Amino acid sequence: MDLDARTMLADSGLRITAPRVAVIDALVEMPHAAADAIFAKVSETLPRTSLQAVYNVLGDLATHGLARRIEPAGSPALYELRVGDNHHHVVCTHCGKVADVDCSVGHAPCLTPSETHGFAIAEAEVTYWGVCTECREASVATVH
Amino acid sequence: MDLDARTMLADSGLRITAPRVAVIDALVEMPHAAADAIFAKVSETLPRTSLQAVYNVLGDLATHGLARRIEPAGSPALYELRVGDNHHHVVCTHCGKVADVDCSVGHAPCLTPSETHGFAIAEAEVTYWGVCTECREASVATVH
DNA sequence: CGGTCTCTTTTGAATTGATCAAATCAAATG
DNA sequence: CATTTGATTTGATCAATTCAAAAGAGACCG
Repeated sequence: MDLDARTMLADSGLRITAPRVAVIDALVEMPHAAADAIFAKVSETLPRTSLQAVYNVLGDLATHGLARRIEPAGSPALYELRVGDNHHHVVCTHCGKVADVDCSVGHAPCLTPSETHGFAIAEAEVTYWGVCTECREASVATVH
Repeated sequence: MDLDARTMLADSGLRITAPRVAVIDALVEMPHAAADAIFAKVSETLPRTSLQAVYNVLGDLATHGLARRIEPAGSPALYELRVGDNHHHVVCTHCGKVADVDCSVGHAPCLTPSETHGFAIAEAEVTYWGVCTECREASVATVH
């Protein structure tokens, strides 16, 4: 996958516009960002961009398979450019930070449920919940 | 776990009130329900109950470990009474219906990520996405 | 190179899901 | 039965997101 915004857009038949390029660039810097964080980042370089445009762009990117939208419980939707490889996420229960977790191929069978209740399963989404290094160190420092 | 509302509440040191009993009873009938669905059901038997009370009760139940809150992407929060066993869920991408999926114990290791990025993992949450029987049959009927 | 068409962005409002806060009310204890 | 503490109601507020119409700008064509 190419990370050049213009190439990505062109390859998907999307018009190359300043807001779209800026949103993609923001996602390169912030790999798991919510719409308002992206809006803030985009506003730095493109102050006339509306929040609405950011929502539009993110929706378009997701629709065209250029971005993936994840919605961890208790968090606004997050977007990432890493698509097409069924990877998962670790979310910090303290600060909400998200990191990628590769799908261990050898273990794929584990993600097939035993009893499917008649559902035709298309994919399994795994979210790991834990505490990130920074938050763990911070809480240790507080306790002692 | 006892499914008698009064016993559940008493065992958790919560006051036994009509709204609480009604919400628990609604959850027994609708094992994966959103706040407004529960509100509708509760309203049938206890019309003077406010939506706010339903939110309060659900929050209390969750806080005291009597209910579990799940938030599938694209869905409002759902509540279930089945707690304490780390089970997962299948969600229908068409109608949103949710069913339980037992955590296959023998496969537990699969849910340990290879690279944790320094996170102290506390739990893994798995959501299966697929199409339920009814929706699959409905779409087949439409196509032909 | 400029016109045209279509898509994109802006602007502004509306919606949904959920939470906050104060006043009223009711369950449990003695 | 009175008291106290906790629950519910009422009404406002918020955050995240979407909808819709008008204005604007890419991209292709002649």
